[in-house]
Amino acid sequence: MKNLIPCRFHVEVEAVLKSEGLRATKQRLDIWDELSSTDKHRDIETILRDLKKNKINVSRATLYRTIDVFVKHDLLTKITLDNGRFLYEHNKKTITPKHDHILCEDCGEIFEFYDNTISSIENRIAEDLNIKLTKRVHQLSGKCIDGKCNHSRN
Amino acid sequence: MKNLIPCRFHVEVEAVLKSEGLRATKQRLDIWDELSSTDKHRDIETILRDLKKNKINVSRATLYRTIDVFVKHDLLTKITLDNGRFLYEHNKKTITPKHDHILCEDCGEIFEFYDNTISSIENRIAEDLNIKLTKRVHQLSGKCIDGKCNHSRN
DNA sequence: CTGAGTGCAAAAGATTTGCAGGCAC
DNA sequence: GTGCCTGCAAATCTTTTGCACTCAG
Repeated sequence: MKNLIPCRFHVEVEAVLKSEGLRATKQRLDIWDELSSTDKHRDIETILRDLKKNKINVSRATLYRTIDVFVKHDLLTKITLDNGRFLYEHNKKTITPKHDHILCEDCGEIFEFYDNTISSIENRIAEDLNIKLTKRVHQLSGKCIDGKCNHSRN
Repeated sequence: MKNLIPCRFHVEVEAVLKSEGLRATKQRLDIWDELSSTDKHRDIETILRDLKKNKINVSRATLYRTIDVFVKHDLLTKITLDNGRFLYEHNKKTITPKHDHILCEDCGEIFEFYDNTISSIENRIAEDLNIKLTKRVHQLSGKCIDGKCNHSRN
């Protein structure tokens, strides 16, 4: 019976998909449920593992294709790490709409930051070149000072 | 006879390699010549193509390994694009020592920028988290306003 | 001479794609 | 019913690695 009641994530994403002329398949809804169930930043492999853990079976190909769809329609943000790998995070309203990331290399924790001044400097730089910004990447990473990492509270 | 006279790039990189206890092999010197011959930002494939064009034969494996060495010893900067691919640029003194990039999606031109204010904001953010920055990525890209791109002067 | 470095080919990863079948609408 | 979407397996693309050979020091 439970399965007949669309959860609120389903309703949300269904609306977006439909408005884009895309089909609200079981796989897309399931994947969205998984993606939006946490604010963690995950790679494809981890998302697939988490899906399996919750007994949701989608093929790797479908996951790649679905994630592309979500990114394209702005339901998901793709984060490029400096090793060339990608992480994804959902764009639900609980999340700061626009932010950058700073990674602690000691504990792996990813923090989010946003700074208005940086944005306006970026805009000025782009404007000087007659460019209208469409994409931006801004990520920091580093190690804890004194080697003492108190980020994850274990 | 020409080959017996080391060019100035050779001398430069030889010194660095030796000081790091690494061997100054023909391949490394040749690759460095190619890398330092232009201020363009190139990917591995392009560098390999350019090497072949100049009749320098090194294996793809050696190119990857050599580039790693140069990056590790700060002769080369590795730039991560938001599609996860990498570009490389040499760190000769003709180049602004530390800078970020903004890409014009219309003409493919990559411009460099540096802003002190951004740096200090980054440092403040890191400090607040007890983090000492070791890596940073900051890249912008966009399209020309009005669709009129005058960057490359063709 | 000796082992760091190279070339080759095979392996490893990550992502994409062709195609036959399934299901959303 | 129609064709968009999925699953599978194969293909692709980039990068790494094992090993025998080479050459810089």
